[in-house]
Amino acid sequence: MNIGSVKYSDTEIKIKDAAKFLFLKKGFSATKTREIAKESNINLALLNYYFTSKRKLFEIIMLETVYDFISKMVEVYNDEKTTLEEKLKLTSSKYIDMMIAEPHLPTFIVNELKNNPSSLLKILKGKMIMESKLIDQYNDGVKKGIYKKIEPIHFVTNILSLIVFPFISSPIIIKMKKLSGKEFNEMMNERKKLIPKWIIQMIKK
Amino acid sequence: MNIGSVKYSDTEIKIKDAAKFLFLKKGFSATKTREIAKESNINLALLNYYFTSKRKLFEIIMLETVYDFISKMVEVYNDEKTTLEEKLKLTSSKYIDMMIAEPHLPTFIVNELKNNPSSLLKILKGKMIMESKLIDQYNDGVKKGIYKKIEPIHFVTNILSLIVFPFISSPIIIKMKKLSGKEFNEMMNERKKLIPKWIIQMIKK
DNA sequence: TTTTTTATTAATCATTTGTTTAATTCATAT
DNA sequence: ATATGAATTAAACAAATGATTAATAAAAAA
Repeated sequence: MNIGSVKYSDTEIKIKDAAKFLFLKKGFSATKTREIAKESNINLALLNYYFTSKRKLFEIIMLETVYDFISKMVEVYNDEKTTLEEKLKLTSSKYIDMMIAEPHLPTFIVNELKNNPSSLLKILKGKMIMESKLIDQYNDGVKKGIYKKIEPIHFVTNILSLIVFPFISSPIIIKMKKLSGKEFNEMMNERKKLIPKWIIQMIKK
Repeated sequence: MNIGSVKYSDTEIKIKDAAKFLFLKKGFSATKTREIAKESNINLALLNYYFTSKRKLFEIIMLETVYDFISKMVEVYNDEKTTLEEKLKLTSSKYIDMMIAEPHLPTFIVNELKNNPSSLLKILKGKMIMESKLIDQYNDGVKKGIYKKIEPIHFVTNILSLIVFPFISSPIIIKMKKLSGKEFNEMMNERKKLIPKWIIQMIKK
């Protein structure tokens, strides 16, 4: 959660929680400092007292949020004990749960990374995903003739696409199929099992 | 382009073009009326003179943009003359070209639909995609035992995911693989051929 | 040409918004 | 109990921002 284990007081946590809630839902510009103050039941001046500025507060929250999001992937992808197929299942399952709990998360992340891609540098060391155990396992499969050879970046992109995009485009899916929010979540839960199968079919010879 | 063939004067077009450019890049809240005026070389007051308010101007642009985006899909999906496989190729190709030309498009659309999903109702009749020729063709394939039976909504979602998500997450992909903008576009061009193959593999028995 | 309508401009208004100040309360240490 | 520093508050500030006004210029109609 905290990058570098910073200790926050109760008031700071209240502010951060409210700010995260609003930033995720509405983005940076549409979120007003007075809203954050109201949502967290603190005096407006405390925001600047503790966090200097709206922008600084936003950056802290964005960094933590993106870090959480990426870490989850890196952990699974680098697990020495699991097979490629298990990694796919774990990733689908973890991320879908995460996004059912926080539906605004993926949109927030892609938005703010587009506005501020350099903040990724602090987190995404580059190596961690493209040189992960998962990629090793995929390359092994190619050598053994089990898997088709495609660029690993396509492989990774496809996994993320099938997992994340449905949440980003939920209003479209909900309208197309006339779903309720609950039915949408059920559909996403179905995908936990389906996505690993689809990915395997895509790469299997 | 224009829904309902509204005629716009030169000045109106200048304002709309500048506004679209900025709204796509920065979203509604982060775009300021004075910026739009400057970008389009018009007097600030003309914005309200022609479009009443920033919100109204935004809504016109959003509607047109979303309409363009959806129409392209609906057209291809309902073409009586093409096979399922051809439809996949055409969709990939058209959308990837579209998004290479306007990289901010998909993020803009998913964002603003999340904030204002009801505006979709005016455009997405619901039927047009889920009851398209493409879905008929898929269902036929299932009957004939060529394709696996999965919920058509998953089928449609997967197509859109593989095509659109890479553009939405371009900063992540670019960082992971240390790509230039040009190399990213090349990667996307590769996907025009790959995505239809992947989709077929996903559904083929 | 003259009149009338339309288009454009600079200036201004009224809020909103991020931030700061100065005063006050609270907690802790002496 | 008193002094000191931290936490909290109400009020205010300055800049930004969406929108309007009133005057002028340009175009169209008479």
